Amino acid sequence: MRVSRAQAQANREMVINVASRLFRERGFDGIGLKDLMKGAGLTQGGFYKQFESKEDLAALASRRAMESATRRWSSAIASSPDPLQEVIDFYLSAGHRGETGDGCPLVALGSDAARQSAEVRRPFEDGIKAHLQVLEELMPAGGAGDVSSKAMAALSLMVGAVTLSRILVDEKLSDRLLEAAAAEMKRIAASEPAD
Amino acid sequence: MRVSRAQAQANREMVINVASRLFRERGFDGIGLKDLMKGAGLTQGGFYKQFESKEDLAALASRRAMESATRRWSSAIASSPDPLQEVIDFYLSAGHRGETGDGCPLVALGSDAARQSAEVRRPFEDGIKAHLQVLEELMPAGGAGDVSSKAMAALSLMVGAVTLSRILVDEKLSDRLLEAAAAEMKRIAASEPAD
DNA sequence: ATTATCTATAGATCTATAGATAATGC
DNA sequence: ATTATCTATAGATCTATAGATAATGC
Repeated sequence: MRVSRAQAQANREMVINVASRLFRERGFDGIGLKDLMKGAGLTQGGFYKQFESKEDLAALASRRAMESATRRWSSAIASSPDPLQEVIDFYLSAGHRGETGDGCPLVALGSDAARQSAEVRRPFEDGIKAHLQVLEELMPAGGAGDVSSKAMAALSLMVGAVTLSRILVDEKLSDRLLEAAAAEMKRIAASEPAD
Repeated sequence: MRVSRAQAQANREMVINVASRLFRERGFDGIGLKDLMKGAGLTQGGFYKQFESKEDLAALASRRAMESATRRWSSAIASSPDPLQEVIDFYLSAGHRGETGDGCPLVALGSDAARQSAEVRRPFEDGIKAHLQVLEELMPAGGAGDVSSKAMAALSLMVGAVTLSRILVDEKLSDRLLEAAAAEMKRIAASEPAD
């Protein structure tokens, strides 16, 4: 029954990874410890030897999800000649809209996160700050408004757009909303009216 | 024990109103039927004579919450010489950020709603469409982009901004984010860079 | 000997149903 | 007689804990 320390550590990491996906898919209250542990091939009883509480896991899984999302942004930017367009293309896409378990945690858990304790909200906050830093680098200095404000507006726009696009049953409207947000993103970055 | 038909109808409405608040405060999975009924001064047992299921109540309460939010927008607009500013002032405010139970359902339940069945998502969709119509009237025709796209971007921006502002533990950053979104709203409406 | 994970369980809560109660409405 | 609401309960699930088991690590 007992496994090596290395395996135990790997199991712990596995549980956090599984949780970061399942919490995004079903919400913090939508999945129980039994299913979270089962997702990692373990049973419920071992949970409290690895984690203090479900809330503790929620905080760890949220941090991991946000860090993964930030890495995704960074790598999208590093690999493209038009970094802003790259971010817009993957974030405001039908693919991301459908990808609830692996997509942006701010979209998958935004309203859930707002109801959590500071312990769980902090990882989201750190992730938001990291996202804003990435966005600031994509915003041209000078022009209208400071880059910090532009980044905050841009992140709000993108998170809001994908959230709304996931709620909509009307797929055409959902598509149009993502397109409208993409167009607006370019306007924010360009600091001038489109067309 | 039995009450008049009029009273029974009033009780039903009361449960829906209570639910529209409590779901927003705690999420669909964060409150049980017992507490929902208790909030209306009733007991759990009567629930299924009034509603088909918890999901049925979720749909009804979501519709009521969205309709109430739409009315709030309409009345803010009707009563002001600068309607857009009025919407920005109440929506992107610290007051609205703190008002989870009575504030915008798209913010309070956005990520929860995205995980619900079409039955529950539809009321949100109808509310989104109503909000977009109101916003379209506030967007000047001509200029950059069509009013429909501008309204979609504006709603996404506002919903995203208040959602993020509620997650943030850092209140100063939360305030600045709301301000940045307000500034961006004016740019969208004006169709030209600020400053 | 230590300990990672297991089975088992406590005690609370969840949605939903059954049947009793008592007031309405015919 | 009908019916809105009540108490009570079924059966499932939730978080958390207790103690057994068996493999690791000294």
